[in-house]
Amino acid sequence: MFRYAEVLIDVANRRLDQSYHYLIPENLDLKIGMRVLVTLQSRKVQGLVVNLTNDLPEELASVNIKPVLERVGKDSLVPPDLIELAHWLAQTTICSIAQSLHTVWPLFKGKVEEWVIPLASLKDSDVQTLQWLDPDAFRAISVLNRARSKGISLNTFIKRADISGTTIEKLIQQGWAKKETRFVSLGEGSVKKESLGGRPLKPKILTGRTYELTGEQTIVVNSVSVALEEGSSQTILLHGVTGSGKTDVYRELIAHVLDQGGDAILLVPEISLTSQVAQYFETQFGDQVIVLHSGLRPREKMKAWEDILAGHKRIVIGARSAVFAPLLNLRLIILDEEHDGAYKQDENPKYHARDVARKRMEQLKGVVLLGSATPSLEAYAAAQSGKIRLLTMTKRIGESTLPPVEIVDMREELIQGNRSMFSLLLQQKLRERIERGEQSMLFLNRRGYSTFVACRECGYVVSCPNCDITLTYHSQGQAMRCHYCNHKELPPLTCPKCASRYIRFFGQGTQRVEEELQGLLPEASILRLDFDTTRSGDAHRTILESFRRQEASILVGTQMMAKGLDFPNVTLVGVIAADQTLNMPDFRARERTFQLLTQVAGRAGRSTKPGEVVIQTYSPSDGAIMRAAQHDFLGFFWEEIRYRKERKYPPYTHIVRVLLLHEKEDRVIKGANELGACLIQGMKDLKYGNNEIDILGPAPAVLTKLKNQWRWQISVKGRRLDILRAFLHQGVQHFSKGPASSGVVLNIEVDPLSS
DNA sequence: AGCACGCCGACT
DNA sequence: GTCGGCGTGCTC
Repeated sequence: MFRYAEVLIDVANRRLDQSYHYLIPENLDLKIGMRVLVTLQSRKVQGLVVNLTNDLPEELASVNIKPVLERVGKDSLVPPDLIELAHWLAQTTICSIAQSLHTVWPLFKGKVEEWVIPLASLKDSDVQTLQWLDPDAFRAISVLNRARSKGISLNTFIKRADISGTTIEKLIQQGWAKKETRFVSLGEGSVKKESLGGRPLKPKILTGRTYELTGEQTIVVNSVSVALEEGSSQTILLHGVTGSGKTDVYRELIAHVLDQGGDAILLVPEISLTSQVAQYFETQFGDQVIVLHSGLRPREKMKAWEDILAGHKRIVIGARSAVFAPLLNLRLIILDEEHDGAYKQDENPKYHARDVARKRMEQLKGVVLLGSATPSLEAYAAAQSGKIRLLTMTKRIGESTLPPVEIVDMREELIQGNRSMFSLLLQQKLRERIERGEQSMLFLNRRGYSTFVACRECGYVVSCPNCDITLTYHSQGQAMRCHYCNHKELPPLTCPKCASRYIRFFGQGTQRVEEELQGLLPEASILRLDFDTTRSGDAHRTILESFRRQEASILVGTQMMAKGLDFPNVTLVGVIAADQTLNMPDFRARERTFQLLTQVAGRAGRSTKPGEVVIQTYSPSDGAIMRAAQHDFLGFFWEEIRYRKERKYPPYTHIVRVLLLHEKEDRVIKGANELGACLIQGMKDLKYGNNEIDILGPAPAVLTKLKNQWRWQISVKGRRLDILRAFLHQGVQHFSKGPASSGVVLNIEVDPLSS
């Protein structure tokens, strides 16, 4: 029996990120990993027991140590490796331990609530005799009486009886009821104890079909299998061209892991991809497969977690957050489309699923397999330098080959007098497909109808009142919308600035592509796949299924169309404007363009019919576009990596970005300048002076104003992440003590994907 | 984060 | 005279 419990506090503040000591009451048998309710100053908060001791550290000798109040939640214990993972996550992403715990262990959930408990129990007939009370008190007592001895939460009480807080105080004074603070645990106690830690399932692999692997696939499967059997932690990059059969490799490896008594996670970049992937794997492995992602309802998520903890599920398929799945004997984590930016969470903790996967497999001595046709520069450079292993698959399965790609120079089209958004070549090829009864996909990385609405007379551009961004016109609803805060307004009839009537819509979005295409090819049936058409429930799936059934000949869409789709009858893929991603103000713009073009092109000619790709661009000689057209990943990699090295960008350096936020522009600017000064001072203090740290900024963020907050940023760049973190930490501390910091919110991100 | 303590303005 | 504004400081 231990005297003290060390507890992590569920308060999202990094200044409270330490364990606090509490006395263990005699009747409480605490274990590491349990959730408890403790007192923090005058309030009650949730905590997690992370250690048990008999002695106090010296510095706490004069502190009044309070007792643990009670245990909360009857769910299973948080295993030590996941507690360690939570610490690691908080440290590497610079977030509070509380936020990190909620991410790593979603069952760590609940809130402190005020409850009202009736003291007198009355029969309904007794209540009727109280009609003479004032109406509020009468309603209150009726409701309270119905709640019986278990009581009612203060908020529900107020709502249900339609009373005010003072009425409740009166009731309490008169001895009708008492107040109590309770901790309400969400997802309480439905994991059956006896099933915990059990292994009821024998590995079951549905056989019935045997698969023939290609030579390349066999080599990959064998190499990874050997790595799995070695029992040492490893990361392997699988570079396989689109259509080379990576899914078959995943299936074989998962079967292998299951055979050895292990469990596996397969991650895909987006929630919308999980169901079709899961469907396939369910045909192979039956009900041992479970889908896990942030889009599940809380109930479903809890159930999924409980099934996994009980050992009923052995294969988790999901998006980013599924990397935390608490499989009992996790041996393999696969990240499909490893390069995809969706693997990075854009809210706290801003983790990258790839990093979490590597950390987990380091802890559990398992294998991380990164699969992609266009690996991230980070991953491929790591493979080149021998830090991780590289396996390649260069051939498409079966008869199909990579489609020939034609680049169309849109400047030439304009000179030829073609002012439409479709080049003559693309128009002609689209017509051919329709005649032959084949399908086409058209890709444009911007939704909406037009990108901006402007006055031709004075150049005024309509922008969002809350964000520093132009509004996009949507033909549905005929309104302009902000793609960041969803602000909506009608386009002006006359210019608000010069009153001219020459308001015009410029730029192009998927809606406009759809509309103009319909004008050009009246006989074609067109489907559109973007955020706007897939917003409601099942729309994403229904659109894709309809296209698969060949109910439409052309599918127009944004990048959600680029991922993992396999339509045998698609023989033409058109990219309307490759420049759109290329010209983003970001050092990763070229990498993203290459990846996107390759992925999009990979949608063509995936079965027996040969495919073709047309890329329209105003920069036809750009390396990223040309290499993508030639299916030349290596050429692109060596070109791009040289540029990154010269300019000291990742993967040669790490970047930590500080975003400063405030309602008032001058306050942010002042803050940003002050933080900049603190950092420069830190450099001069020489402790970090010789470590090649660059300070970038202060500068307005790419979106200077978002949701009514002004945003400035400072980034620091350097080879060693630990030194960068320490350097920044010191600078921020210094800054926080000064007056310019008050009210300014800091948002720190390690290795941001966009700068 | 959230809550107590503390020190100065406009009210019964 | 007091009620209450939110700056500052602490949490086992």
